[in-house]
Parts: sequence; structure tokens; C-alpha cells
Amino acid sequence: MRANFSSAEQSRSFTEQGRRAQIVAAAIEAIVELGYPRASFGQIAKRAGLSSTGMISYHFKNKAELMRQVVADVYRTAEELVGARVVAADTARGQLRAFIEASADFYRTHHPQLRALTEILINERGGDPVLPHRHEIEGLAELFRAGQRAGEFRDFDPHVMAVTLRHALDGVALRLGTEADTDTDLYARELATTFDLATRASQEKS
Amino acid sequence: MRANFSSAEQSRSFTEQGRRAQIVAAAIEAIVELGYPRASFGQIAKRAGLSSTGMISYHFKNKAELMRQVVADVYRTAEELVGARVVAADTARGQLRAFIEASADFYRTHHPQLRALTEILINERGGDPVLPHRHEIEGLAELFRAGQRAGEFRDFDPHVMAVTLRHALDGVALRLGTEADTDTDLYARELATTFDLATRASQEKS
Amino acid sequence: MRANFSSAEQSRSFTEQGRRAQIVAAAIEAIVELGYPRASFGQIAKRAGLSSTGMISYHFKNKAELMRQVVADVYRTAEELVGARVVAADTARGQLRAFIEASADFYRTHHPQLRALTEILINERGGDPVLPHRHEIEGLAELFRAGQRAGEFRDFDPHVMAVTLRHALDGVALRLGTEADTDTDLYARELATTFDLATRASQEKS
Amino acid sequence: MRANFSSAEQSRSFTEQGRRAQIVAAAIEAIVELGYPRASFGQIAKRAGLSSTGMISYHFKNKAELMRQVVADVYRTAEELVGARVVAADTARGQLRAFIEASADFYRTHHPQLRALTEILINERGGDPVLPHRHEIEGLAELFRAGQRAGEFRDFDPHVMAVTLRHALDGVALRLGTEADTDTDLYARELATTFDLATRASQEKS
DNA sequence: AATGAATGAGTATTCATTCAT
DNA sequence: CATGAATGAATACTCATTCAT
Repeated sequence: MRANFSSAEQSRSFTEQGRRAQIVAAAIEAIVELGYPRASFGQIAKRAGLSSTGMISYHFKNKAELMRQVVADVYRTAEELVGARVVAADTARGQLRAFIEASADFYRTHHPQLRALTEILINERGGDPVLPHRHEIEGLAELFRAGQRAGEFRDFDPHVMAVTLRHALDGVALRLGTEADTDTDLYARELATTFDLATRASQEKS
Repeated sequence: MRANFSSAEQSRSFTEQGRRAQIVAAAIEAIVELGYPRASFGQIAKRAGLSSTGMISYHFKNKAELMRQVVADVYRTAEELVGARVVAADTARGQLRAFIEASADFYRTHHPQLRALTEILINERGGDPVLPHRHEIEGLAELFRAGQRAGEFRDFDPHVMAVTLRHALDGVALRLGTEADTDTDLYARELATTFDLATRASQEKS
Repeated sequence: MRANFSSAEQSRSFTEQGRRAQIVAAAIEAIVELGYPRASFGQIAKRAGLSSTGMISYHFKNKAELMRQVVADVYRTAEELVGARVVAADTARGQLRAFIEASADFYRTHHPQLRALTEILINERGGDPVLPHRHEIEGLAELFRAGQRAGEFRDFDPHVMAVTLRHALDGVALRLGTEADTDTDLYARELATTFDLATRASQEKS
Repeated sequence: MRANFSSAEQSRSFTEQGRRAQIVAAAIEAIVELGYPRASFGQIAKRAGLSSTGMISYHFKNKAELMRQVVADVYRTAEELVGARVVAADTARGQLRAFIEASADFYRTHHPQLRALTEILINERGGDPVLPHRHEIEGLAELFRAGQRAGEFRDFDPHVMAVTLRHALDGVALRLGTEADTDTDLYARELATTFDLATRASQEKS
């Protein structure tokens, strides 16, 4: 009954995992609609179809723990979707382009999740949740370093470039929230070209 | 009346303007120290040397109005400092570099203001405050368009590039808040090179 | 059925009686560690090795009923241990001394029970639970009256003296909770002398 | 306007001191009527004539701080009333008797305060509030030591006797709460005799 | 007999805002 | 201008109790 919970995660059956996922989804909804500071347990419970905020506390020790779960879930999903496409590419340039395009796709298909993630990371400070972001930037920096070693990329600071790309992508996510008509494909193409030009070794063919 | 504002800001003569500026400064302090959701009137009053929150309500109709004032003040200062250095350059490429370097300088010298601005813009939604950000992006896009018309820049989407640059710079500001040892000069140099490479008209065929 | 109760208390055979005793013991632990107001069903269940508070409600109609059971259990145990030593003495003076010494021994060997009892009696009011305390004081008063009839004790108010002794002993119990190094033997000796002097018929004219 | 606040303390004028005293009084009422665990801010506010619990938090940082204030107030009053009568006596025996009688009087005239004090001290553990009690016991022990040095008292452990007396008196206070018809004068006389007999040097005349 | 989920009332505390002085 | 008191709603979180399984 609880063996196949990973597929039941989206269902309405009230298993522990199901309820937790339901509450996480409601938290994302609430943050996107109201903004982090107004995403109270009351609002989250309402969106989760719960009759009282007590149930949230029953499933999550803390508000902080709930938020940590939101962050972890979004990161996990993003890494699964983006990572698969990055490793499928064989050159560093190809991986960079794949990363940017897969990220943009992820923003388009999961933009509430992304918006919620951004708000939480900005507002929940001093705790652990920022760490994953740092972890992700390190992964990007490593990609850049590998490309530099392979002679595909010019000589730039990999960490700074990783931060730049990461936040440029975050910017797209934020646009998606406020400008409904944002064309993600355009952004993806432009960003891919922009960072290709900015990173490639000068003698490379485009 | 507004010419000697910066010197009156620190004085003890509590003109209407002075009090407002004092409260705005205290709000920035509070947001930076506590984060937007915990920057209450109580905390702001304490930092402004006021013994009651009533005075804040007396000078600002709303909390939203206070936040709007913070945003407006930071934008005005930034535009003054950055704008002066941008117009001093004669080519579009030079202006782009000047913009990036001046922005980085501004972040270094005004990074609490920047941090507060970012937090407010993320959290305070649905109202006017986002408009200035949009206005600034339009200015950047115009700079890009002018450079393209002059043949200095390659053919890219000016709006997307403006958003990308804007958020890449925001990323630096966010780093400054969480990583104390961030080297703004390094970021400035790297970003200038990055966006120069990403925007300039191709010198070699590609 | 109740003869081998103390050994069944630790066993894993969860007879009705065993479960109830287990919960009562956990309640005592919780009260001692957290104080009465924080000794919630959750804390009690955790200490009883139960995974849900529902089981407590299953075995006890009320929180009040559980507390009443705690009080009753402690009283029964105390009366058994102390009573045995009191009746073994043949004079009233001897019985008084035996009572004090046995009580002090009981506090030393059962001081969590005593602490829990005290906290419950103070906080749980308006119900029956205070009655046993009154009953015990009546027993003490009777001891004093018998001693007075026998000419062993001077003429004092037996009820007041019973209350005085009862609470003086309670004081020792409270000390044991807060001052870890309390010397029960010293207290026992001093109290025995004190109340012997305070109660015995005068040997010299006064 | 605020100069004579000590007389205005009981008045209905809304000075800071007056409001605090009013809330302290309401807290005592609530504890006596409902017991410590049910003496919530809501109940206290109701008894203080306040329309919301927010006002209590406005005047007291914490519930703990409010309770600490209750304890401090009751101790201060008791020390004033009892201390005056103790120092008026010239022998240690006289001081002991004066202490017991003054304490009993205080319990009679201030028994809600005493009841509240006892409940707080039992339930609020681990904090500072217990310290005054310890301080008071030290004072009693000092009285006993002085009497022993003067040859008025026999050789007993002054600390144990102080604890015994202190808790015997507490017992009277507790009786007053549950047995409405308790005769404080009887208790005072009996306790005075009891502890006189228990402490006096054997050759002393009574 | 036992579990875990659910409920709904209750907890202290914080908040922006108002108002009399 | 400024204060401090007051309001009332909102906050996260805990609780005893119930109930389906």
C-alpha cells in the first residue's frame, strides 16, 4: 500500500507522502499568489484543502522545515530534468547550451516552483537553504573549468561566470512571474548565444 | 531646497524632509539586518531613534508608501551616480563598460541600499514599485539599440540582453550580502569582458 | 491478579493493567522532566513508547482521569510503604518518628512520584484529587490524638500539627527536586527531633 | 503628573505603572481562580479590563516576565510587612514568633497573592524566580544562627529548620486556598508554639 | 489493541495603524 | 511634532480528543 508511493505522490490518497506533497504544492501556490511574507499557514492550509493549520504542523515540524522541503523538492526536480540533458551533450560548449536551454524549459514548465524557490532563498536567510544554491553554482563552475581545460572556453573566472549565468537565469524566472507574455524560447536562444560568445575560446567556430 | 539634502540628512534638525530620510535610512538598515519580512515598524523606529512607531505612520501613510520611498530614493541615487559615468563615455561599448563598472562601484559603496531594494522589489508586488525597475531596463535596452544602430553591437534582442545584464548585476549585489569577501572589482572586470564579448559586433567571421 | 504487578510493569505483555501502569509511569516522568503544564499527551506518549496519543485517550477517558490515576497510584504505594513501618512502632512517639523517617525514605526512593504528585495536586483543582491528601492528614491527626490520649503528646491542635508536618515533609520533597545534593537522612533526623520536641509532653515544668 | 505615581498605582489612570500593576493584579486573580496552567493572557486581559491580549505583551516582554513581576511584587510586599514586625522584636525567640505571626497575618490578608506565588514557583522552573525563595530561606537560617550564637536556640541544622518552617507556612497558605474556614490565628498560635518548642534551648523558660 | 490522520479550539506573541494627549 | 497607549487582526504552533482503518 505504501510501496509505490512515488507514483501516488500526486494523487489524492492521504498517505503521509501524499499529504506532505500536497502541502508543499499548496505552499508554492500561496507564495506565488501572495508573496512569501503573506504565505501564511492559514493560506497554505486553505489551498491544500485542509480545515486547519494544525495539520501542517502535524506533517512539518516548522514553517522553516516546510520551506526547506519546498526548496529541496524544486531542486531535485530541476536537477533531474536539467541534469539529464546536460550529460547528454558531449562538449563543454554543448553542455553549456544544453544547461541554458534545459533551464529555460524548466522555468517555462515549472515557473511557479521557480518563483517560490527564489522568494524563499531571498527571504529565508542564515539557515541551510542557501547551501543548495551554492552547490549548484559550484557545479556550473566545474563545467566551466572542464571546458577551459579542454580548450573550449577562454580564460575567465569560472566562479564569477557561474554566478553571472545563474543570476541571469534567475532573472528570466522573475520575468516570467511579472510579465505573462515572456517568450522563454527567445530568452533561451539569446542567453545561449550570449554566454557562448562570452565564454568560447577566441579561435573557436560558432 | 533639495541641493544640500545630503548634509542635512545626518543633522539633528528634524525638518519634514530630514525625518523622512532618517526613517528611510532606518528602513534600509532594518531590511538588511533582519530581512524584509521581519523589518517591522518597531524595528525601523528603533533604528531611527524614534520611541514610537506612530511617528512612522505620521510621516508615511502606509508601510507600502515607506517602501516605495525607499525604492525611489535608491533608484534616484543610483541613476545619478551611474548615469553620470555612462554619459561621460562616447561610444556605446564604452557606455556599456562604464555602466557595468559604475554599477559595481555603486554596489560596493551602497550595498545595503541595493540589498534592501532587491528584497522590496521581490516581496512588494502588485503595486507601482516594480515600474522603476522596468524603466531602468528600458534605458539599458535603449543603450543597446543605439549601439546596434551605430554598428558597435551585434544583432541581439536588446530587451533580453538588458534583462540578462540587469539580473547578472543583481546577482552580484546578492552575493555581496551573503559572501562577505566578494571581490567587486573582479566581478566588474569579468562582467565587463563577458558582456563586451557577448554584445560587440564580430571582428572575425563566425 | 495484582500481586505480581511490579514485575509485570516492565514486561512486554500489554495487558490492560500493564498498559495503564506504563502510561502512568510515563506521565510521572513527563511531569518531572517538563513540569505539569508542559506534560502533554504527546510527551507522555513518547515516554511510554507509544507512537500516538490516541492510545492514551483509549485507556483513560480524560487527561484528568489519567492524573487522578497517577495520584491514586502514588498514594497507594506511599501508604503501603509508610504505613507498614508506622504500625510496627508501639508508642505514639515511636510512630511519629517512624512516620517521618519512612516518609523521608519514601521521598528518597520515590522522589519522581512525589514531585509529580505535588505538581498535580497544586495544578489540578476543583476535582476529587485533593481528597486523598485530606484523608492522609486525617490519619496523621488521628495519630496525634491517640498520642495525646495516651499522655505521650502535649496539648496541641492535632489537625494543625498534622498539616504542619505534612507540608514540612512536602517541603523536603520539593527540595529534592531542585537541590540535587539534599541530604534526606539529615532532614529525616532533624525533622524527627523537631517534631518530637514540638509534640511530646513536657518533661520539665515550663 | 508622574511624580506621585506610587499613590496612583491603584487608580484607574493609565500611567505605565498603573497599567502594569493592574495587569499583575489580574494575573493573580486569574491564577487563583483558574490555576496557573489555565491563567492565559486571554483570561488575564479579561480580568484587567483589556480588550486584547496585545496590551499585555505591550507592557511585559514575556509571559515569564509578567510572572516574574508577580513574584517580585508579592515578595516585596511580604518582606515589607513581615520584616517590619521581625526587626521590632529584640530576642531571637521573639523574632521567630514575630515572623510566624506576621507571616500568618500576611497570608490572611494577602492570600490570593500567596496562592499565586506558590503556583508560579512550582510551575515556572529552571528560571530565576526561585532565587528569591532561596534568599528568604537564607534569611530565616541566619535568624536561627543568631539565636544559636546568643544561646537562645538549641543546636539544630539552621538550614533544615528554615526549610521546614518555610514549607510549614506555605502549607498554611495552601490550606487557605482550599479550606475557606481555615482559622489563621489558630495556625499562627500553634505554629509559634511548635517552633518555639522545637528550637529553644532546653533550659529556657517558655 | 493500536495507529495515524484529522479537528478545532487555544496558546503567546507581533503587527500596522489609530488616537488622545 | 512627538509620545505612548490602545486596538484588533494575524502569526506559527500546541493541544486534547475523535475516528476510520
